[in-house]
Amino acid sequence: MPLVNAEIAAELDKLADLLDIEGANPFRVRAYRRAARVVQGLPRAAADMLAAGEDLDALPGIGPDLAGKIAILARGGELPLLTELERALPPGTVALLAVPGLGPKRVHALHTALGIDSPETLAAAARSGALRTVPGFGPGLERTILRGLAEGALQRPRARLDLAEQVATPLLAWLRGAPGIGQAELAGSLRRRQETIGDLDIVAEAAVAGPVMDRFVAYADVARVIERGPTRATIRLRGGLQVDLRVVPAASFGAALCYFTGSRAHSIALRRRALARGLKLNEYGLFSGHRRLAGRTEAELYGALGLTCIPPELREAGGEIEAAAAGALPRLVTLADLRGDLHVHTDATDGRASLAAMAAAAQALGHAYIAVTDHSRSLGMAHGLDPERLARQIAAIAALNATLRDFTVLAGTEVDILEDGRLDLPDDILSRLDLVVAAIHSHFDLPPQRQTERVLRAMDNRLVTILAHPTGRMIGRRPGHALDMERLMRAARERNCCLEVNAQPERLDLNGAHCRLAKEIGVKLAISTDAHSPAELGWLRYGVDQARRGWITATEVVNTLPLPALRAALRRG
DNA sequence: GCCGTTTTCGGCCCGACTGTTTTCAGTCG
Repeated sequence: MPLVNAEIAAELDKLADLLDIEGANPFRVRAYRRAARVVQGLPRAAADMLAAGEDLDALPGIGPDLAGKIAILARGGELPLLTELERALPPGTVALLAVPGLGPKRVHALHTALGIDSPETLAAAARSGALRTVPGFGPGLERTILRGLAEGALQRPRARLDLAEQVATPLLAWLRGAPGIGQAELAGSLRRRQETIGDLDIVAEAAVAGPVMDRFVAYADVARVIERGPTRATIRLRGGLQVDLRVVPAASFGAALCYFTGSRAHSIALRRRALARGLKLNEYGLFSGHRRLAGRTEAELYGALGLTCIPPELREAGGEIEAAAAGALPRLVTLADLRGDLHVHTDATDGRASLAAMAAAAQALGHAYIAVTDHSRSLGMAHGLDPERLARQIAAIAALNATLRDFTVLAGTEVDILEDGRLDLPDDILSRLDLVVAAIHSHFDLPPQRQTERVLRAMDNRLVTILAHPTGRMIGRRPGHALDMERLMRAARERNCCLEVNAQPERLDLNGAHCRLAKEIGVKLAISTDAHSPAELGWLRYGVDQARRGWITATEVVNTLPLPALRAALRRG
């Protein structure tokens, strides 16, 4: 079986872990990890790139050796190096790296001294006291390890962005009440708006760190204080999320915020850039010798490195530093650029509010329009509309529009794409709508070619204006359909059909990487909430996040257009 | 293992905190 990018990345990470435990050159280990991140971040399948004759060793951090190994993995082949390493180190040893307090050196020591090769044998050795017989292991580490295992360190899932945000917001508000605190901001992957979050990072500014640290560990939701130094502390909240706080003086706030926002690869690239100019960059600032050149704000820091300030969403070492150096960063789309929402449900199907209530809520948010796109008849569970009920809804929308000022409800549908690619409603009713959103809600497991051709056939219908949640993935619940996204996007561009960036926090579909591919191919996007209630209309910003992560500008998003221009843009045929 | 406005060889980001030490290695981010 050929491997997809995420699987190739996982194999490279495993190689890095095994090499690390074995005691290989740390820079060699880093090269494997870096390559894993690069492959994971590719907008297209490595196998497809190879098939198209592209050279993988042109990618940053990938040379001839790694390009060869990636090619073998992409074909589904076996790596002799991996086989050899796994003979010496059972796969269970890699899992041990996730135990708090254990890194490659200690895992190596435990394997050598006690033959520990799995979480189970580790737990047994810790309980029996055998651990303490290994040099460097004492009662403190024994306690850390047992507690880590008991707290489920080995199976801690990443938190969805919106859920992490719900936890982070009140915590940050609490912290801002600390005496002597200046600025305080969320950093880390949450600030970069990654779709899932491993832990929370907070950076705060204070002349005296103590009172801020005190207030942090006194937060009511703290389950345990994991670490507590003079300027840095780590807590675990009762929900399981880990939170790191770092307190720095005002002159260092920008540098610390930048450093703790990451990504790690971005931070390393910045430090290399500083080194190349004979400067030193750390979380306290940019230094020439002992003289601080910048650090108070991020903009100052980037400026001193010869860069325009890079938005957090782009800080993934995906070409943003080169673009900033050339003054060529895109002007990313913002929430304020959006004038409406093109995928909204009502209680005519599975929504929870009336047509009028959804329209009023959208107008209150400042939108100029929404498209009501209720489900079609084959979605029985959602009480989907047949042509007659849809015709009645079209009339109801016209009647409502007659009562509205400075706001328009567009008549649409989220029509089901049937197994063979036909649409669930006939053209004569679809042609009476302002727009047609098409989506897959069944037969998720067709083979890739059939699934792709199914969607292509649906887009062949000139009445389809937007393809909704194109991959169908649900974060943490199911992967996307097997689809050739590049082929799908090229087809969408040829047909002038838009792809949706579905802003439901559980979907985020397209995600950032796919948005970037869409930009490269030249497909227009629609950022929509798929709201089923008035409150869910507020999800739009999660879609904006993903578009920004994909380098998308306002001109590439149709619902930044005023209504007349939008109508023109959605006209096909 | 990768890479080049010091370099095709010799570098490769850097600091806080913990635990086990008696001056520091390992982990973590």
